[in-house]
Amino acid sequence: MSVNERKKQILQALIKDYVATAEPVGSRTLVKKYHLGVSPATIRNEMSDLEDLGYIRQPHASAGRVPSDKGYRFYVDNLMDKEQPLPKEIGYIRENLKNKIQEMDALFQQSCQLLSQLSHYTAVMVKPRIKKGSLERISLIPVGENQVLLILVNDSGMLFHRILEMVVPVDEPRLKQFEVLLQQKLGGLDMEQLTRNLLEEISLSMSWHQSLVKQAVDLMDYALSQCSHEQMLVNGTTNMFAQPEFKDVERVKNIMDALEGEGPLRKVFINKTTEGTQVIIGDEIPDATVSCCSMVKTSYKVKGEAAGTIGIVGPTRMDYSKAVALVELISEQLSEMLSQKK
Amino acid sequence: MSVNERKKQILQALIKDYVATAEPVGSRTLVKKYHLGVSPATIRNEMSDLEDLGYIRQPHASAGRVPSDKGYRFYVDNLMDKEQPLPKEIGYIRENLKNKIQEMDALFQQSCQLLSQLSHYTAVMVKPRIKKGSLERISLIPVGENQVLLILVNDSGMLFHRILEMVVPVDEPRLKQFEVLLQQKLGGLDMEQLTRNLLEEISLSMSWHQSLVKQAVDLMDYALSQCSHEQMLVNGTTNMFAQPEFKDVERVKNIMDALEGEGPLRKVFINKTTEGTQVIIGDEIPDATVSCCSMVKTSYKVKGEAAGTIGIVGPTRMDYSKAVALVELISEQLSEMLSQKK
DNA sequence: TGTTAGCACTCAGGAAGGTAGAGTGCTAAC
DNA sequence: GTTAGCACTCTACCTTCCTGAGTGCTAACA
Repeated sequence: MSVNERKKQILQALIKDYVATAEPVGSRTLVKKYHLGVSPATIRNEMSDLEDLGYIRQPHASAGRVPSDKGYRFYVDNLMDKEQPLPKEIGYIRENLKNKIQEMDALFQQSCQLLSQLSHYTAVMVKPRIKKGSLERISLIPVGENQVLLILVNDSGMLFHRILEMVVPVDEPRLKQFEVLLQQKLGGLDMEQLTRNLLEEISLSMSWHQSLVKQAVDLMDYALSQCSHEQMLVNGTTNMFAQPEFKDVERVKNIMDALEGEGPLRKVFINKTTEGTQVIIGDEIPDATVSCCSMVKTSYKVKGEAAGTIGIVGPTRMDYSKAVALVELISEQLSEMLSQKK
Repeated sequence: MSVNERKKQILQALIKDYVATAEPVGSRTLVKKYHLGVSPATIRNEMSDLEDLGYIRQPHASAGRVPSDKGYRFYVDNLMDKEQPLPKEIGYIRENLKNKIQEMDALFQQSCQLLSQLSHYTAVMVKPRIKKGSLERISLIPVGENQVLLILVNDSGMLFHRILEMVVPVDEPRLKQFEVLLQQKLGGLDMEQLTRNLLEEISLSMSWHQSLVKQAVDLMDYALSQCSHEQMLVNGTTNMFAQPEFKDVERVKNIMDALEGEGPLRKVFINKTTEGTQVIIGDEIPDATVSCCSMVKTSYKVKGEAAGTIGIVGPTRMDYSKAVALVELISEQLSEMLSQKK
């Protein structure tokens, strides 16, 4: 049984209707709304075939049909009209990102917020990893009595900082001396190469008290391990509640939990994105606790190179066409702004 | 009609039962479970009085009684046994905060997380405002080509930082010069006094190109306005879903919205806390969209002075005794750690 | 061979009615 | 002031019935 043109047309119409109404779609409805030029009976025959093929299913015997995950997949891969101009959105996005260009972090936050606002789904953003690229600058700044602010900057201008607590006060000249030493030895190195061994080697040449050196190395090591963690922003979680499939509190809870901490949804976003935009539908998400849930993600770039990920989480009954268009649009705009800066 | 000892006993028992079961409590249940020494009929008479007084109410004619907001208020003010030792929790908290003492920000995050974990409600934490106290140190660090990292530290070691974007590159010596100048002129001043006027005055003595000076002042001004915004952490929102009164999605949405952005719940936390722990019950929260919702908050201290707020949001049917004990416990532990540091 | 009208069948969801159980308020007796 | 007893009320739950939507099948048609 082949998926002929009419079957495609029917599947497309069915998905369009179901996305809009969230109600199972019957043969009569399809004929009436979408001018298919044949009778409901014919549609029924075709729908029966589509069901055998696994693209749609019946919630119960006397109901209409709803798309299956496989149906959405077919739609996204073969039927979806990719292009959508979104001219109003472009202006709005540019306007709202331009405000924030003074401030890197606000730019990420704003991108994420815009995406959730415009899509009415939940937006997720993985910030660029500092560990990529080489160490351009390392600074140690005394703060208060026992605290030192450590700042690492890589060659794309990404920045990592931590306030570290020293067991005993360290005077400023010494700190400066340490900073210069670190800058000399570490500057220009690939961030991934900054290991404990290297730090210990350097610390040997220090004139400080031994215990202090040891702590400094410990702290640096700790800071370096910290900066390899991805930071993630999530925005618009309450948008979930507007979706009828998430009237069930348990389901929302599962998704929200999966977005927190070490949750599985988080992992999907953090995993290296393959080139281009990815759509992950329903059970394609490798986690049993989240259901009825799809994701659209893409990577944004700094100077042409993938820096981080941005995307949305919504119900499988998602307007994929619009979702993809929006995610790509915001990713492009963000990439442009980020690349302008340098 | 006075609230005699027996009425108090009954109200206390009723609240205890309702908090545990979330079901309206009848007279027979009270007698059976709480050994009140009188018959259900007597309890009924007393309950009728309590209802007239507004402390309890009936959801419908043939149901038991539930506490009203006024009832909870009376309970919190007069009946609640304040003391709870929580020895297990103390150890757990200390252990988990100690890990994070190296890192200010992690300490706040961890406090908030511990509070939501242990209370099973939603925890909220307002970070200390840097604007309190005087400016101890100001640093300008070049980052990438056109970016400058601005760091302000106040005399309690609180830190504020922003990456600022310059329209044209600024060379390091100039930046250093500007930094020294700012440190000289501004160091030791009360943070609240740092106004645009002051900045402009200082900038007059700068040897830079005029437009660059103007931008520097703009950026500083912007940064200063930013650092007067309170930062707030929210943790454990999904704990809401476990409460039967929040089976209604709409209600959870309202609360979560009220905790975001400029939401009214946020405002309650940010408002200056009066001395000690505050319990805000149901309609005492000045916002109509959140219902069935109470808050417990207190301030934590740095060197004896109130620095920020920490607390929880939960249903009015909250275990107030435990909530207050936990909030105070964590606030104390956090205060201790923060004060140790300096 | 593909399409269609007609028809019997199925099932969810809502309305109506009936029952059990929990809990009250009232009254009269202690 | 306290209590037992009783009539009353109301919700929650179950059952039954009905309607409407939608299907699958069959036979006729082009």
